[in-house]
Amino acid sequence: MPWHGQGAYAVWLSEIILQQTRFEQGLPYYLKFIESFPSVNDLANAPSERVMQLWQGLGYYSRARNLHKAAQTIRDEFGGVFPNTYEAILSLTGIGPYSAAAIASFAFGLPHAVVDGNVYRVLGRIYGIETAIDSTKGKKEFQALADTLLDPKLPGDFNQAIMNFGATHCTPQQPKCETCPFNKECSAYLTERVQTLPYKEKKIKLKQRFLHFILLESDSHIIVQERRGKDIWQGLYTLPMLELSDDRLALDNDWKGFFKTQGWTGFRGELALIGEESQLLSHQKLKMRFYRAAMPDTFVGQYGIAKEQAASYGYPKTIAAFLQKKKGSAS
DNA sequence: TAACCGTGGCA
DNA sequence: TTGCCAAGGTT
Repeated sequence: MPWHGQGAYAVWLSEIILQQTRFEQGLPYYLKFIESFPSVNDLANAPSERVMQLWQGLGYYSRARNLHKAAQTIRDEFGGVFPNTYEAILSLTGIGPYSAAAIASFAFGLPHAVVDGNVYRVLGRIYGIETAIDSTKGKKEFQALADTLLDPKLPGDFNQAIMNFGATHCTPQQPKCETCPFNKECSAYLTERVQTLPYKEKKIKLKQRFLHFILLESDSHIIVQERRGKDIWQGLYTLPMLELSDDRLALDNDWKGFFKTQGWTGFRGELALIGEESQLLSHQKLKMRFYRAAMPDTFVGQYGIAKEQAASYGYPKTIAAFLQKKKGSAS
């Protein structure tokens, strides 16, 4: 790394730039900054417009503002010398526990263990830790474990090594367990929990959708529609579907508008709610309601297909179950 | 504690 | 193409 052995200022700069940022993406920015501001005082004395301009395109712009502010704090309160204790480093704006430990260990050889996303993953898997990493309890537990494991003689090397291992070997997806030096003792590997560890408390936010299906049928015919486009169930068939943005019943007016979009005219029948189902998909929570109406005679030839033919199509699980149940109750 | 902050690589 | 998510920290 170009900041290796270049002092605390260079290490700090690199850590802030690389927060939540890939090395390849951050590297050009580090080079620009270290060239434009060779010392912390150069950075502190620079106009904020210049700092923001150099940061442009890197994202998370509060990092640049905090960086500039911290440089001025170092100039004004630390005599222009980068602080050399963990607590003092941590007190600077924009520096949290991770960055403070990284700078303390890399620049000053202080025994503070870093805990970043890589460390959570490596330790969580090897030790089989189920505690959620986004909980207060989990953060304490992982920090304590990392502090215990840290080699106090070579804290910088230890920290760099564990992060590197996480980034290149114990990766989030498709980790190289077959060639992993820990695969004889890794709890997650031995118990097939590699995919589920480390565990996060916050569940993926499921998008809630409200889908309404209408069973338009005569004795012999029914209307089904193929799913097209990028949405769920592509290529499968469903009953004609109306989606609403909130949790309420579809009213006559909703269906009227829907029929219009379908180009269906002449419908006069009564609509009745005949069923409700919920289904959980990987990223969607579906609330499905089923309605029924008699198919107008004019629809049969135009839009309907024979029920025998409809039986040969593929349907989403819940739709198929509904149709099966309906068929059973009718006969 | 939870929401928010930006961008680019990748499956 | 869309959504995940990557060397976190602040409010």
